[in-house]
Amino acid sequence: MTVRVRIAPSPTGNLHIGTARTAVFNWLFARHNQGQFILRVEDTDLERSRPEYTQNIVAGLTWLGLTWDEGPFFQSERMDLYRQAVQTLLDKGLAYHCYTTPAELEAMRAAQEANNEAPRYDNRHRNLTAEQKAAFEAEGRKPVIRFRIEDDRVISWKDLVRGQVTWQGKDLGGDMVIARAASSTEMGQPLYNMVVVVDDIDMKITQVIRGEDHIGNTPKQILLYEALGATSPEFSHTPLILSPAGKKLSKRDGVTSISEFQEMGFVAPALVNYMTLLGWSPTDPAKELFTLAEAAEDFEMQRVTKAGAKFDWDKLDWINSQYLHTMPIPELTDHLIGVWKKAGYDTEAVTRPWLEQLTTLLAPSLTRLNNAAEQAQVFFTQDLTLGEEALAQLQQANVPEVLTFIAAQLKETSDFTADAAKELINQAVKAQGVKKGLVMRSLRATLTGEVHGPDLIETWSLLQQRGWDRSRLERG
RNA sequence: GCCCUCGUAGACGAAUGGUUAAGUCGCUGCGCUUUCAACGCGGAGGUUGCGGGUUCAAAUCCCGUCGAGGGAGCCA
Repeated sequence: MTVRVRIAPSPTGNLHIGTARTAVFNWLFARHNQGQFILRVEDTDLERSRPEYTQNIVAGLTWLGLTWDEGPFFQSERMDLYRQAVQTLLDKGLAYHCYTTPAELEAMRAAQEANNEAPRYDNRHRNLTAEQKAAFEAEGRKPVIRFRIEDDRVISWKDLVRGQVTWQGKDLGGDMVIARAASSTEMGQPLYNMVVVVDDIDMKITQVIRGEDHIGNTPKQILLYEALGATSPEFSHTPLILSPAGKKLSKRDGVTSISEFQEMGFVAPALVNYMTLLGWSPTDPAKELFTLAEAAEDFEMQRVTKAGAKFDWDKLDWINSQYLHTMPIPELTDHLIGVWKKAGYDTEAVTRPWLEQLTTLLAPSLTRLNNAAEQAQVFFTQDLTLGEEALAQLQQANVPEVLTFIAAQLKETSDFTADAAKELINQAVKAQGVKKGLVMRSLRATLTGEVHGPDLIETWSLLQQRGWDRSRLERG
C-alpha cells in the first residue's frame, strides 16, 4: 500500500513554524517511503478562516520547498461529504440530537470544576423521547449532533513515535459534538474531529503525523473510524516546538510565522534544516547540515524525539550562516540585491561584477541576509559619518601626513590593483617612517568610518571603482 | 484538582543492559588577520530530575516521587 500523508493547516493565521515543522516531517516521511504528500486546508471555521492566510500558507510551504502531490483541497468545498457521514452515524444510532443549551453546559462545567472534576458533557440527551424532543423544539432550541462515546471503552493505538498509547472512554469528555447547532431538519456545520476523519478516509491517508497537542483527539477519531466502518491509519505524535521559556510556541513569543523568518533574512534550506533538527536526529548525528532530499533518505519516525524542543535562535543563526557562507556568489548576490534595494541603495548605479565582488567580501560575515544592508552601507552611501573610534584614529600623530601622501600617490596611479594598493601602503610606511598597522587602521578609518571590518584592500578596491576613495582620503 | 505525555551540561540531542555518557550550538583560550568576522586547534561545562528495586553490570528494565509540557470547545 502506498504511503499517503497530509498536512492540514487551518487558515486562521500565517503559516506557523509548528505547522511548518509538522509539514517537514510529513514531507520527509512521504519521500522516504516513495509516498504522496497532500495539502488540505481546514477551513471549516468560517468565522476565523481568511483567504489571505491560505495564501500565506501556500506561499510559505512553497518557499520552504515542501512541495505537495495533491491539493490543496478545501474542506469548505466538501461539506456535503461530511454531512452525509454525520447522517450515516445518525442512521446507525451512533449519533443523536442534543438540545442542551450553552448556558446549561457552562453551568454543568462550573459545577464540575468546583468539584475538582474534569469538565465533561453528562450525556443527558442521549435517549430523548419523541415528546421530549418536540418540547425542546417548541422552546426554540437548536440541537447539536453528538457522537456516542461509551465510558467503559478502552482505546489504544501504537503510536509511531510514542509506542502504545491508551485512553479510557470516560476521559474523552462525554459524547462529543460532531455538528454545530442548526435545526432538527437542517444539519449545522460538521466539526473538526468529524471532518478530519471523513477526509482522511476519503483521501486514503495511511499515516497521520501531527503535533502532540492533537494526542487527545486521536482516541475520539479512532472511535469515528470504527463507527464509519473504516480502518484507522497509523498515528505519529511529534513533540512540540517550545519557546525558550519552555511553553508551546505562540504568537506572544514574537516571531512564529514562516513569512517573518523569511523577512528577517533566513534562507529556506537553512530554516528547513533547523526545523528538521528540532525533534529528529539523523543516523549520523555529527552531520547536522543537510538538504531536504538528504534528510528524506535518512528519515525514520523511530528517530523522532518524544520531548518538546526549545527553539534556539543561536543555533538557527549558525545554520543560516553556514548556508550563506557556502552559497555560490552569483546566487548570494541575487539575494543581497534584494536586501540592498529594500534598504534604498541604488544597485543600478554599479556593475554586476562589482556587486559580486562586494558579495564575496561580505559573505563570511553574514549571519542573516539582512546583515548585508548595514554592512554595505559604506559602499552605497557617498556621505559618510565617522565613528568615534575612527575619529580618534585619525587624530593620531602622523596620520594626516600618511593619508595625504597616499592620496597624492594615488593620483599618479593609473592602474589600481590589489598589488598596487599594497605597494602604495608600503611606500607610505617607508616615506613617513610609521608602522604598517598605523597606515592600515588609518586607511580603514577614513575610507569606512569604522575601525573594524572586512578585508581592507578589497574594501578600498570597491570604493575606488566607484571613485569614492579619493575624497575620503583627502578629508580634513 | 482530572486525563495524557515527557525529563541526558545553558540549548538541540546520541547511546536498543556492557570501555572513561557521542556530536552540534552557545561559552571560553590560542592561532591566523591592520581589525572584526570567517576559518583552524584546544578547554570548561553531567550525581542521565530525585529515591528505591532487579542485575555481575542500569541513562536504558520495574516501582515510587517530583517537576515540566499538552489536553479537557457548538475552535482547529
